Amino acid sequence: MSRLPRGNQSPADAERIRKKLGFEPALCPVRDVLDQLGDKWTVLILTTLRHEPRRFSALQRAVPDISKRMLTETLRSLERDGLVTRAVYPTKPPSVEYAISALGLSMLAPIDALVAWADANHAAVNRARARFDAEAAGTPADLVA
Amino acid sequence: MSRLPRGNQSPADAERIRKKLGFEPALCPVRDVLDQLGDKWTVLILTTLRHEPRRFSALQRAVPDISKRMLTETLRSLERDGLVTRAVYPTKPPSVEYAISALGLSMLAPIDALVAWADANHAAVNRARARFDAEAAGTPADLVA
DNA sequence: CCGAATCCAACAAGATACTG
DNA sequence: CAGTATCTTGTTGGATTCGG
Repeated sequence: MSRLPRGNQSPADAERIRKKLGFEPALCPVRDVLDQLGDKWTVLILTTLRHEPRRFSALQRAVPDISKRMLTETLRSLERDGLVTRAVYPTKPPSVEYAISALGLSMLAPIDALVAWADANHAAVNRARARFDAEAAGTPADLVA
Repeated sequence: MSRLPRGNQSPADAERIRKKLGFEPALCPVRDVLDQLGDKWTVLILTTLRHEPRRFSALQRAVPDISKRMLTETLRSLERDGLVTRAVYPTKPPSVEYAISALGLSMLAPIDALVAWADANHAAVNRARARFDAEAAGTPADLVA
């Protein structure tokens, strides 16, 4: 994602804030990993690799709606971060196997918690959305319940 | 985010997959909440509201580098999903107070787990990245260690 | 003080076609 | 099989300006 945004503050403000926090907010390592999760495919790939390694095309079949381009890109990013390992077997038609690393496996624990929350609460979220949208549309407060 | 991507499969493939899974993959509710976390500011706002409600400008001061536009937009989205509540006090200069809801609070638990993981492992991720980048640049395998 | 509205640059990501 | 390369689009989000 974007690097070094400054919001709508003056450079002087930014300087003061940097002094106070001890680091540039935009470079926060926590934001960094959170960004990865927003990458739309990382979680899906990681969970797919949880139990067994997979070849490139096996992954593509497993994920349904990913394009070859995004699959390659996501895998590269995961490999770069040490969450996934890549092994090339120079067989006749060459095959490449991707596997989750120990680090990736450890990341799956908190991810699972999040997925569990999503699974348990998406109905509540959808209800809240329906209420909000109805009110915005003009429905005073009834007809929704 | 985008709705209804189809990857690089034929419509027939998509149809077959939909039948097999029982739902359109792109509409998966879990993907939906994961997308929210990728929104770059949602987690930050949510954690800022964890202990006490805040006014709009207090939030802007608390987050450092968010723009007014993104703060408004993120808060609207969180309110819509029922994670945050919005209360308007029609005082002389009107003040608006944002507070985290019970649902939002419950979501903070898995988020905390993820943040803890990030905090504990970002050093390892950075090492992996350095190794990967060095190898890609041409450094055979040494000089990194 | 709390936004809404508009404009615009940067980027993410899909479609398509080609390679070893 | 496992990618690359190129093109194009939609979305994100900062800057700026205006309003109640």
